[in-house]
Amino acid sequence: MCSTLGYALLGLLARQPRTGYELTQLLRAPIGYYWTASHSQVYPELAALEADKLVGHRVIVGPGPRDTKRYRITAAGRRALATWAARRPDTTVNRDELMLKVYSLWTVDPTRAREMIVAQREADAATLLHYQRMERSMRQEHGRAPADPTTPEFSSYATLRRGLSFQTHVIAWCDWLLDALTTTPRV
Amino acid sequence: MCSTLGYALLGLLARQPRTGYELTQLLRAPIGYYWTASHSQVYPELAALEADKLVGHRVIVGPGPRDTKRYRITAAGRRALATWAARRPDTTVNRDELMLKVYSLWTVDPTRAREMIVAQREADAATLLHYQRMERSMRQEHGRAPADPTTPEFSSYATLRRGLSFQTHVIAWCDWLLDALTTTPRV
DNA sequence: TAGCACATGTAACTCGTTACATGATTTG
DNA sequence: CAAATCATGTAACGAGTTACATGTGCTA
Repeated sequence: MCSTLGYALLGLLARQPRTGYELTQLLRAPIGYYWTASHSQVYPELAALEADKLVGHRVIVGPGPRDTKRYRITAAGRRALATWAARRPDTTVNRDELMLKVYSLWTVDPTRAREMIVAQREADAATLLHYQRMERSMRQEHGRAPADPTTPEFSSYATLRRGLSFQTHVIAWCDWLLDALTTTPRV
Repeated sequence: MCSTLGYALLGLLARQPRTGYELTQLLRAPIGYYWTASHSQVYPELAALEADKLVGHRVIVGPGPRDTKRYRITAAGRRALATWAARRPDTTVNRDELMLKVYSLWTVDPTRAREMIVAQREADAATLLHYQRMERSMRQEHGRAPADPTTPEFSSYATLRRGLSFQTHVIAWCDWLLDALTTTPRV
């Protein structure tokens, strides 16, 4: 019915009405952890969603320099979102540039390869720390982990759990690789 | 110096000379697990690599219906590849449609949501099984796991380990989510 | 007074996919 | 003899990024 970006925007608008500017920011974080878009893509997509009657907008003559459009999801938009969310994505195309580099890492001097992987591990550790802080603040707000799967909080928590698991395993893999690069059998 | 696809092709050609057709097939598997391209992208990219003197080709007048071009990496190509492989990718853009769907899974009836995640889990389990078979056959060929990081076999093994770890954790996350969707507090 | 946050839009370009186009050899 | 495999290329289109364009109000 609409593009993936369209569903990303509907997913945000299902939680609360937003302006194009706000949506653009949310597409950096937290949505940006698994889907990104720049504002030059957001504004045309909102127009397309509106043409399909999946969202509507009201002009807010706020204090800003220009009029702001506050978008709101329609009943049809909500139905389209739920239908899309309930259908498993067809085999995702994995694009992992790091793996592509590792596939050719044998052409690199092991010492330099180690440096690269160490830097990668550090970046992943920083991301993990960030996710852990997010989890702590989420638990503090709620007292415990969100458990009702019909609330937006539960969905957010589920994606966060995935991020935590992902970063943890990537770091473990980096450690294995670093070990293999260090205890190399070259004499 | 060239596009990511260019480095993917150089990575394959660094292991052995190939025709455009063969490269296209390898971009489905095993490279396709983390980078894909169709033949309509491969042939122009090979021409671009040749214009940059990173690869060269010889025409093989084989038994086929038309002449085959066998591409071979040049010394400059090998240097470009090693330089690229040793540099950590700048923060990868993660596009994970499943996570985008989970972010809006709260709008879906938990029973249907469960069905979706069960199907996803099954697909991931099948992929894991496939990776496990690949690992077994790799160990059989070598007697043990490849340990010399200056061999293509080691690089291949490292990416395989990543795939195994990734699938294992994704399945565990699916199980956690399925449990949360089942023991829902709605009375 | 310089720069940033707010706020929206268009244009040019790259990357990637699907469809169009051709045609011989092998296999069921 | 029909279909798959081998083998290479172009065209049209969609998705996504960077750069271009405009302009106010607040803060350091």
